[in-house]
Order: sequence, then C-alpha cells, then structure tokens
Amino acid sequence: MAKELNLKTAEIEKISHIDYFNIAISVDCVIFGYDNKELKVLLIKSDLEDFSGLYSLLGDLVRPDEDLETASYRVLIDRTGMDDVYLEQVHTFGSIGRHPSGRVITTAYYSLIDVKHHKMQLNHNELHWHSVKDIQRLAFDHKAILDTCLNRLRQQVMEHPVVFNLLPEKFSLRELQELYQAILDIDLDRRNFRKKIAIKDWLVDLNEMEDDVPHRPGKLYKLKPEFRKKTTLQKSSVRQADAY
Amino acid sequence: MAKELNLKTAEIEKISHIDYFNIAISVDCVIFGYDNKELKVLLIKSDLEDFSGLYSLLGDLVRPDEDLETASYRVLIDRTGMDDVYLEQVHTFGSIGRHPSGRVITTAYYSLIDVKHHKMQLNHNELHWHSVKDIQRLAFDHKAILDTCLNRLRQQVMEHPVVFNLLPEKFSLRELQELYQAILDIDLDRRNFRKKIAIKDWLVDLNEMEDDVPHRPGKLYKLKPEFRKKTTLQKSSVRQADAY
DNA sequence: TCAAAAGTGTTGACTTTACACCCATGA
DNA sequence: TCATGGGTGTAAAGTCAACACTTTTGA
Repeated sequence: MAKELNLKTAEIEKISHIDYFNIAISVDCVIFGYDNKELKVLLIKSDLEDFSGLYSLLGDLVRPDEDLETASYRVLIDRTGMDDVYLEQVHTFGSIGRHPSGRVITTAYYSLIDVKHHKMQLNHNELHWHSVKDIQRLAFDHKAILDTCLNRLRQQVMEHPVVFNLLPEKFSLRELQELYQAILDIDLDRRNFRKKIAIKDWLVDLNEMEDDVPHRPGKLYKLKPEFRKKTTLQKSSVRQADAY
Repeated sequence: MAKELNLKTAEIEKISHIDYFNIAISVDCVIFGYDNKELKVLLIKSDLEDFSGLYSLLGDLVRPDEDLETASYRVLIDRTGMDDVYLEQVHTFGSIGRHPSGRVITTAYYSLIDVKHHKMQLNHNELHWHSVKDIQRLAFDHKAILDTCLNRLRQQVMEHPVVFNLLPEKFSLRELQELYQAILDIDLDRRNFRKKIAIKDWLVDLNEMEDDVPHRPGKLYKLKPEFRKKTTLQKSSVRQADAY
C-alpha cells in the first residue's frame, strides 16, 4: 500500500504536474468592523445560483505571482479602499465539496478595520456591514470560516493589542470596554477592566476629552505607537513563524 | 484601480480557470515524537539539488479528490504505518519563492505519535528522528514551518490533553513531566506539576507500577478515554470551526 | 435638578510559586 | 548502605472577582 502512494515532496519536479493543477486556491477575508456597539463583518450578496439570497465573505482566487497575504491584502484594498490594515491568517479550508463549481481550497484571514476611517469606502452596492451576532447562514462554508475567525479574534484580544485597529485613533476607555464586550459577547466590570488595561501599558493619555457625549466626557487615549501592528506583508514567511 | 482587480468569488465559475491552475498545493507534516527525554521530529533527506545535504519535512501534493486532512493523513500512514494519529492544522505557507521548482502553497500540520508504537515503522532509509533542539536548517522554508508548529504545540500543551499521543498507553508521572519539560524546554517543579495534572483530572490510576526502572517504581496512569482525540478526519470542515 | 457616565480602592477567594523531608526500590 | 526518584503539604505572593460612592457634565 505504501508503495503506490509513496510520492516525496522532493520528487515534485520529476513528476508530471498535470494532475495536480486541478485545484484552485483562494483567500477569504473576514473583515471585522465595529459600529454602534456591535461587531460587524463585511459581506457581499452571493450571485451563485446555489446560494441565492445568501451572503458570502470577500475573497478571490490567488494569482500565480502573488503571495497569499498579498492576495488577501488585494481583496481588502479593492473592497474597502483601506491600505494599512491588520491582517492575520487563521485556517485553510480544503474540503472537496466546499465549492460548487470545482475544487477550491481557501485560506481564511481575518482583518480589523475602522469603519469610520476616511479612506474607507465600499466599492459595490451589494457590500454591507452585518452584525456578527445576527448571522445564521452564509454561502459556501463561510459560516464556519466566520466562526473560526471570530474564535481566533476572541483568543487574541486579551493577550494582544489588536482591537485598536477597530477604533478611530482617539478613543475613551468606555468605547474600548464596549468594544471588548461586543467582541467577547460578555459584560465586563468597569473598574476591573480599567485596571487590566492600565497594567498592560498599551495606551497614551492624550490629555484630551470627549466632546460629543451627552454626559460627563471621558479622557481620550491612543495606542502607543510601538504596539501598532498591521499586516505582515512586508516580511517573509519566516515572520509568520515568529508570530507566535 | 479597483476595477481590473475586481474579481468576485462568486464569479469563479464564469471565468476561464486556466491561469489560476498554475499553483500546486501540498501538505507538510511536522511529525513529533518523544524519545530519550527529547522531543523529536521525523525528517527525510532532501533529494533536491538546491537543498543537498539538508533535511526536509514529510509532505506531498494534495490530490484533486482528497481533503487536506486526508492528504496529511495519507503522508502519515505512508511514512510511519500509523493509522490512528493526532493531527492538527497549523498554518499555510504560500510565499511565491518558497519552492524552487514552481509555485507550491503548502498547508502545515503537526502530528504527535508514539515512536515506540508497535505499528510504527519508517518506510525509507533516509527517514530519521531528529532532536528538535538540534535542528538549525532545513530545506525549503521547513525550518519556519517547524518553528511555527512547535510554538503551536507549546501553546496547546498546558490547556489540552494532547501530549499523551507521544507516550505509550501506560506512563508514570515522571515520564509525563519529563515530556512536558522536553516540549517546553523548561524545568518544572515536581510537586506543583503533579498538583496541576491532578486538577485537570485527565488521568486514570491503573494501580500498576513501573517495573523496568532502577529505583523505586512509580505508579502507572493512562489518559481517560474521553480525552483521546486523534484526527479530525471523520468530520467535515465545520468541525474545524469548533476546534477553537 | 436630573440622568448618565467618569473615575476610583478594598476585600476575600483563588491560583501560583517556592520549598524539604521521608520512603521504597534496585544495585 | 547507597543512589535514585516516589510521594506528599504548607505558607507567602500574586492574581482575579465582586462590589458602591462621589464627581462632572449636558439637557
């Protein structure tokens, strides 16, 4: 049994490739945003007949001359106009039957963007922000992809300063706490939350105040620049190894 | 700019696929073992000229009619003879230049096997166990893949009962502690370690003793069957979403 | 003056770490 | 009888969770 299956990586160059190039590879981006105290995700109406009425994530086939990350980054730029974006690979979904038109393996990324950013503009009328909590079904296996990415995001948020990519540059601690609550779908104690954030030492006090609230304004903060970490695009795959 | 790049997932079926099938997809398996108080990984000598003298991970191209997991599982069975194996996807490496013979995107899995298992047999004379600590360079980007997988394993180990896949069915607490120490590359306090393991309630006391040690024998334990979790093969990609 | 949120500390419960002695076995 | 590891508990430090009152502002 082992014999006929025994095909070494090192022999790739020696075999006929033909049979192996019947698989397409795509990227799908779970683009998270935050608005109105809710975690959102950017979806587009599927125009595949198999999924009529359903929404899907944003993705595209990977071109032979671009990295996976370049491809996801391209999708992001195309769809949102944003070009300095947090992007993280999560998982690759490769079931045989996952795409009705043929064999397509997809690598899922999630990204975090500020929906109010001045560069932000949706390029398609069927492109909309949806509340993550309300999503029941999506086209393809995109619901599973969304769930996987949401779980990964939840893992990250208390350990790493990533959620700031969802906020405008200046924000109050209340806004930050509401964001955490939206992502984790739990309530947090205000005093404990503030203590925890203070200990991390991620923030700079801007000595400015909110000015658009109908109650006592809070102080404004921003993320310390050294914690800003957007895409890993500029670096090689070795960088990916360091990411943990 | 957005126009010419604007290729929707949903349009895959409408375009000519030709250009997109110039990418091959492979899996690479970081097969961890444990022997002689050291964490090992199974490597094969590369027979690509570009990497002469270097070792590489075990991998293979994915066939158009098999899932990613099926492909890794096939590599595992072919190379080790083992057919009930812990397997977990870690990351997909897709840099343009990562493979000298062409564009190959690879999804990395790590797996944990008992090197002393009776079914275990290496099918190739250039296939050997290497101490993870001693590995400096590997062919392709395999060192980065190994590092990424090792980091993932280290993350998993204290939270989830996975390391038992590296041990024979019966083991002593000393063996278990030595294994954790080998994986994490740190020393652990014996009393604290035993307390921590006791709290997790993963183990069954077999009421048996070690009988091959030159000192006072320790009790033998096994993992409670409900924590045995090998491959996710039998389930669909939805399962992958649950994995977090 | 009311409503809303800002801002702020302490206590008790729990978790984590550091640490040492006697015991059982085989050589 | 010696060497090796088995087996066990406690105290101190640190972390986490629960909880309430006064202040500031805008309406």
